[in-house]
Amino acid sequence: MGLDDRKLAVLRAIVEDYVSTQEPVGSKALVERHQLGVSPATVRNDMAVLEEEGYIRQPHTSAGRVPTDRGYRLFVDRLSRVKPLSPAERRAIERFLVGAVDLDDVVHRTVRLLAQLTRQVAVVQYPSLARSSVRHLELVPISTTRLMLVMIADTGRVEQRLVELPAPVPADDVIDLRRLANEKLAGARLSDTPPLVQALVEEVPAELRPAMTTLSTVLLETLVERHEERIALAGTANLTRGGLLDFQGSLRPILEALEEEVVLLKLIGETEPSTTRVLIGDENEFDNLRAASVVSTGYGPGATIVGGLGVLGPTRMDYPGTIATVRAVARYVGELLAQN
Amino acid sequence: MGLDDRKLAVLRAIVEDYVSTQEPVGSKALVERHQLGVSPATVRNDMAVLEEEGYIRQPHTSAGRVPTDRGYRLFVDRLSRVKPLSPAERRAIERFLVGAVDLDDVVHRTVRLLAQLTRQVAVVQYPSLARSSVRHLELVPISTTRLMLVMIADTGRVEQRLVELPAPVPADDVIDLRRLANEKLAGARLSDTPPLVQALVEEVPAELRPAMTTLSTVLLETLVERHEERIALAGTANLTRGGLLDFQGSLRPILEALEEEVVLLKLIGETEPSTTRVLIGDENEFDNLRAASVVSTGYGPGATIVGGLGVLGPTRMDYPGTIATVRAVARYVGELLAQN
DNA sequence: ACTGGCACTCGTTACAGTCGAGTGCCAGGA
DNA sequence: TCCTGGCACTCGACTGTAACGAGTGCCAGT
Repeated sequence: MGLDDRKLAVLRAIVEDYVSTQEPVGSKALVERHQLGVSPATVRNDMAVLEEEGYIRQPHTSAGRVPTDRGYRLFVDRLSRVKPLSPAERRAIERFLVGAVDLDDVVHRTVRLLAQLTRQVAVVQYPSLARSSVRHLELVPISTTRLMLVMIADTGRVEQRLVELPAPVPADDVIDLRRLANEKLAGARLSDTPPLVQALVEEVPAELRPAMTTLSTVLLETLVERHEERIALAGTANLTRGGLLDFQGSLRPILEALEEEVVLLKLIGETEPSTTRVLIGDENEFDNLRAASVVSTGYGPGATIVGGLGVLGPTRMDYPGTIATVRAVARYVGELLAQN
Repeated sequence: MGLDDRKLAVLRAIVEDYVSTQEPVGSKALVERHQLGVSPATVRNDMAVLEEEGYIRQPHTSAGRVPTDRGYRLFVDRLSRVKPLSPAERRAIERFLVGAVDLDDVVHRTVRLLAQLTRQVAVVQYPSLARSSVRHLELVPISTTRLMLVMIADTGRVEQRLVELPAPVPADDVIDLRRLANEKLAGARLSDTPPLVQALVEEVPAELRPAMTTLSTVLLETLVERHEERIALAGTANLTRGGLLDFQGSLRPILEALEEEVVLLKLIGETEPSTTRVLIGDENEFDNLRAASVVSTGYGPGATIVGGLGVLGPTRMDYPGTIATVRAVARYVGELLAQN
């Protein structure tokens, strides 16, 4: 049960070596590459204990040891310090993010940057509507019975939706509708809008009532219930690094999982404020991803969180480096958003 | 040089068998599975000729034959009829596409449908801005020196961009700007706008000149020069079907290519009106995709083409079926767009 | 012009043997 | 008590050999 300092050092050495070489590490190689100050035989005894405790395992007898998910967990929690970023990485981040002209651009640049720096699959959630406020609502007449509803959020997101009106509405009334909607809703958090929208319908003059009812339905549907969340993905080609050793030979389940927005949102979206979350292997709730690890964190202007971002890679991953990069990118993106 | 009917029949049989079994096909198996009315020895002679002409090849001596890219080309051009869709497929298409509420929704549903039906990677280009017309321009004041420019196109696309004004502009002037811009630009094809935008700047009253100049720059940049094209992708997990036999063992180059919008646009965007284009293996201009084939076509409401869609898969692909599906989906999407 | 027959090629599979990295255990020493 | 050197053992990786068989090319015969 008690793991003394040396055993922990052995575990750390195993993780580091395995991550960099991708091959099971044996006792002899270990004492050669690290100054442990003891003989291979001693290390072997320590290894036996570590294995008994479930931190490492042997792929087969007469092979070296490989960390288990539990071993990585211990490593991440207690044996590693977050690596400082290299100046080159800092520069890359800054260079990549200046010159972004709109939210789409910011998100795309971010996700590519993250994929490139970590050499893994990167995922960035667009600022969540639920955590945004309404900046402006616009109603654009398309025909007498059709409106385009455009909502602009303070986070820069713009959502639009076609509205079929139950009856023709004159242009002047559209202007009234817009004014009323903006008066009530501008500045409100999206998550607080449902009651406001309800109230809106009731306060509106009788002749506008039917149109406003339809409008409110669409508003609620689009902004609150429906997909509402968007995700950007990059770096899937990085899954093929490390041959087919990672992910036990088949990318299939991983690729399938990456196509499901719901899955990705669960992975990177449910993050507590300003924590970096690390999910290792089977800690993950999705079977398809039991061979993968996810490092994610929230981002947003200032201290508020408006969305999540992170990377997905093999459990055999450089956790300290990845964590550092994910955090740094999230911080920069937050600053960028704060400027708008 | 001269390939008589039987040699063509042999080629067709080879392609069909190889596509369905994924294994090199020999002369004996061929006469068993198809009514060719001749002996294996005869088939062998025909095969020797086909090989000499470059339509098939042997992976190694004493293996069966496999079609070459050239063989597939001949097959597609002269030996196959487009398969009619099964009723189930028709139903799937209809079911999938009803209920789409906006353009994003249509595109996402389409790309997933296509991936599912063909069991390959599907690519759908959003309606190209260059082929759209301006329906409406909206200017939303964010602050006194910032506007959100929103453009709604007749194809349903909505583009937005933040505009930093050189000097504060009062709200009334914003309304004027909007009116002027809409008067000049509404209804114009996006590709025709540059001269109109130029003219616009010159006609505007002096006090609005600086603001309109900035605005026009952003307009041109956003709508004409910049990325302007969007793409949706689905079904990457299908690349892993057929083990690692397709794509000669590495998905890497394919995944890399799929991350490049430019590449995808070249593949599916440059299609002539109402033609289905088939690119086989090395006919493709990208080295990364020399092991893949692409079937693509244009779509749009009525006879006009506003964008492209298609699928990408191994050269060993069911061309007749895939072509039929791609065409059918494109037609349905066109009808859907025509309704808006 | 087609066919049956035959020798040949060569990848696949199975099996045996060797090699060596790595282990577990134990007895001896600090 | 803890560490170490030594040693026997395991077992996957690799190598070489042999048998197998699918498939071919060619040729002589119809």
